Amino acid sequence: MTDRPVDTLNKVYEPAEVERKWRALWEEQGLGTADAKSEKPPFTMVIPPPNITGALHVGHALNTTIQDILARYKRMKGFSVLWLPGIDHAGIATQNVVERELAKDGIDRHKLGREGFLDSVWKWKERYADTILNQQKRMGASCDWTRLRFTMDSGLSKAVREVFTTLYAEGLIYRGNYIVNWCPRCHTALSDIEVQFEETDGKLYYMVYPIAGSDTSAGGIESLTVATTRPETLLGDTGVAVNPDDERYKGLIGKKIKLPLTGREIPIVGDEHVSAEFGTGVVKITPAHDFNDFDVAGRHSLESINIFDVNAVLNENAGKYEGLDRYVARKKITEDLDSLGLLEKVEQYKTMIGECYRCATVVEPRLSKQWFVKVAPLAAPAIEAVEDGSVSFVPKSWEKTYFEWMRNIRDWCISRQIWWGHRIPAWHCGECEHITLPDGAVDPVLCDKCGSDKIAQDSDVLDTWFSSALWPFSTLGWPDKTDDLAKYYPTSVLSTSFDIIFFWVARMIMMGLKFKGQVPFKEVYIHALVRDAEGQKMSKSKGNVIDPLVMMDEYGTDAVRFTLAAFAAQGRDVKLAEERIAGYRNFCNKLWNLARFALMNIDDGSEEAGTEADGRSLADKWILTKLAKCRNDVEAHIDLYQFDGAARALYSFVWHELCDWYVELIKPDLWGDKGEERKRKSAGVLLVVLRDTLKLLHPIMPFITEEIYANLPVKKSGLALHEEQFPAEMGVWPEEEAELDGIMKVIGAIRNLRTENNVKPGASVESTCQIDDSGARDILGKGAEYIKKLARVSAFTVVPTGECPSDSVSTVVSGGPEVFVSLKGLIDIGAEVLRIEGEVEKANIERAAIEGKLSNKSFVEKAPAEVVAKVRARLEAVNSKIEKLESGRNRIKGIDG
RNA sequence: AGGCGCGUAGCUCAGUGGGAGAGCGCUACCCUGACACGGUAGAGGUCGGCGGUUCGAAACCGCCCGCGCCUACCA
Repeated sequence: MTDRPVDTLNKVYEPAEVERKWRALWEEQGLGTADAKSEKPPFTMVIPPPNITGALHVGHALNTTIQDILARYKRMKGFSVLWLPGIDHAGIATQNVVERELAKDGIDRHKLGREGFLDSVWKWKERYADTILNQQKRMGASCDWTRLRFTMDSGLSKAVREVFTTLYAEGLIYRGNYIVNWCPRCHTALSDIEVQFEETDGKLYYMVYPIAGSDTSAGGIESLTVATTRPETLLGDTGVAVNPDDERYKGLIGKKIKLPLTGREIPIVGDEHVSAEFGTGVVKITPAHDFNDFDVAGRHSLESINIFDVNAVLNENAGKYEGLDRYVARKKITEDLDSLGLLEKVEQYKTMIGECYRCATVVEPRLSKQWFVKVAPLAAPAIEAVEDGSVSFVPKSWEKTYFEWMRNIRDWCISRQIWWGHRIPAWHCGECEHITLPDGAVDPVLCDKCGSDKIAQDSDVLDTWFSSALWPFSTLGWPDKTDDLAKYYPTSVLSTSFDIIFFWVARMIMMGLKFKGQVPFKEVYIHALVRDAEGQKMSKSKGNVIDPLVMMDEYGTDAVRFTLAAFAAQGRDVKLAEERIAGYRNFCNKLWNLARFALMNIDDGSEEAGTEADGRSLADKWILTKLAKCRNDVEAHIDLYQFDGAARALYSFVWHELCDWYVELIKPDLWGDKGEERKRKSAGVLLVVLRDTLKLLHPIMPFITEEIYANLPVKKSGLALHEEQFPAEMGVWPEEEAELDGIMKVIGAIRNLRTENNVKPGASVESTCQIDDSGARDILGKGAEYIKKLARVSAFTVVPTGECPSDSVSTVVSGGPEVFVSLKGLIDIGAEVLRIEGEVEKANIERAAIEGKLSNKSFVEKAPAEVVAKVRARLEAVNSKIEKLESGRNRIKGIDG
């Protein structure tokens, strides 16, 4: 026998060193490296690229775990797996971070200039972008790190330019003067979905707008009262609107308002958009600073007056209010109106206020020249792809959310007034204003139209999500025709969080269909929601925000991964409890000690002994059956993305079947009590079961399983466990399984009688089972050794129902034997009578329920015959149980008296 | 305002038409030759409420209550 590492395995599993070792080995062995020339069928995932500013939070940890489970599982299932990692340049977020860094040294980006600032950002990126990648590696992520991509890579930038120029040529990208969401702090436009709405306590101001001209011409009405939440925008009003059917104001349409504080005259128009029921039924129209008003103005050819500068400070169009911040102006203007007697009243009002999703500054709707993608023509096929099942969401309910958004989609504002990002590949002519686009990689130098060389590239950059939308194919080399693209596109599944279905998932589907003619992924797995560590969603007041890195230090990565998998039930929030991580740390330790135990009892011949079909014991067949079931459970659950189910199946198999029962059952075998052959066989089955269990566990807990597997004397097909195949379906022995399940119930019954009667754990007792069914007696006979060992029984007999053994306490296994334990004068009669009566009470409750069912004629008639038969059998069992319990009680009372 | 989801043991959560489950915590006893990050045996729930469908509902349907999230241009 060769040296076994038994003695070197610690009593307690210590993850830190093991994890370090295997991370290095995986890297060395190129575990994640995909081979586009492989004959195996492809399985592809692209990682949702985290921001370069990011640090691993629980959400990342969950998604990394899920994807790594899939990657490892599919590799073991014989797929050529590509799991492509990467990071996202995160335009606004990164620019903000670097600006803040520079500000610490008193540097403003404008001082550095565009080039200089971008240099700083790139330096920052080189320094910090690895942070989150290393954290993902720390989790054991088996990505193909040789294919790491960054959204600002030259290849991906090429893809961006290709897509932009194509869409522009087709008229699907256009530039125009429209109202957009503007962040006065980031100084850039935002798309609609980059604005988050918060319910805020605001006020509704009722302002009096005098009508221009004589009283009579206005039919006696001298003024209109408008209700607004934003009085300061009065300065930009260019009209007042009423509902054309509103009898009160109908006659005023076409008249003019003399706008207070400005003296400007603005028209009264009729527009369906105005509801007669709300407020006063009169709406002020500020086309440059309100989305609705912009639309109304379009319908009535009202002019637009922009009253804010980029900081949302009033500009020269605001007259004497110029230079005031919007909120200061609000106060001042209401005061001024009040002093003129034109502020009718102010009401408390709850309103939804839009905030920048990057910095939470209240956004300012603002008229400006921006680039847009015309989305509707791209959305139509993307909707269809989900309708016809080319792409399916898991859980399916998210498809509804997707449709809802896609069917009401508005054009996508893609230009950002920042510096960090893909600069818009469009050149403006200083002479004729024509826009020239590049042909290929070379920047244009002359205007397409007038030939002028006075052309300059647009100063804006593209929305970060524009490049993210191309991620599934740009990362594979598109627009070039590459082997990777041929082999691995479309990808198999995208695992992500619901909150970026609009930002990302929908746009990838649109772009994938448009430029590859194929969906970018066949399935979208929307994982359970983990509340953000930074907080607005997770309850930081409770202090239950958990840092996965700290947890990995404390409990080991496998424990964290297993916990996340076990929590990953579909369609529910994840609230991580640290105690549960500790619980799964214990599970790792249990597995570790199971391995130690096995290693103490096996030798080089064990694997062969465990594989031989002959001479297996009842316990062997039982555990092999449970293993086969566990294997099927794991497979079925992972295939359906039910990681919690897979984790549960493994946990209960390893702990409650393998450790609690099988190991205990075979100990006498391993001690040699039943001869060498029996010892050899049991050790063999133990090894084989452990070996396969490690394979089943590996996708979820890669580190500990590799470590144990490396120590097992089994035939290996490669360098390590991750190269093994996922176990194939296995044979089962349902009869033996049921037999041992029955024997285990008897063991439980004896143990219960012992405990309840305060028998010392070390003491042996005598026990008898009575049952009339001879088949059942045979089975119990076969289990005698097990019963003796696990219930500490010295003499065990099985007989037909008959006279009760003297000085015994008893209980009944439902549908099974009456179990007696002899106590020889040690019975605490009072306590035992109470215990039995408790059991009888429970049984009576059950009997009442069953009898209720059977006395219901409809049940007997309408329920399936097998259900009725089953219930009848249960009644019989419970009746006999009660009868036996009662006679047991009487007998004990008899001992007393 | 619509949409979605949740409400099951003290806590965190599975279960989804025919005998209420797991982990942690709790109680009692045990350092039994893999493991005290352990073992054995227990206690603990009218499955949010009310109606309906059904022979039968924790599960399916409706309404209500409570909580959460997403979407929305009523100023």
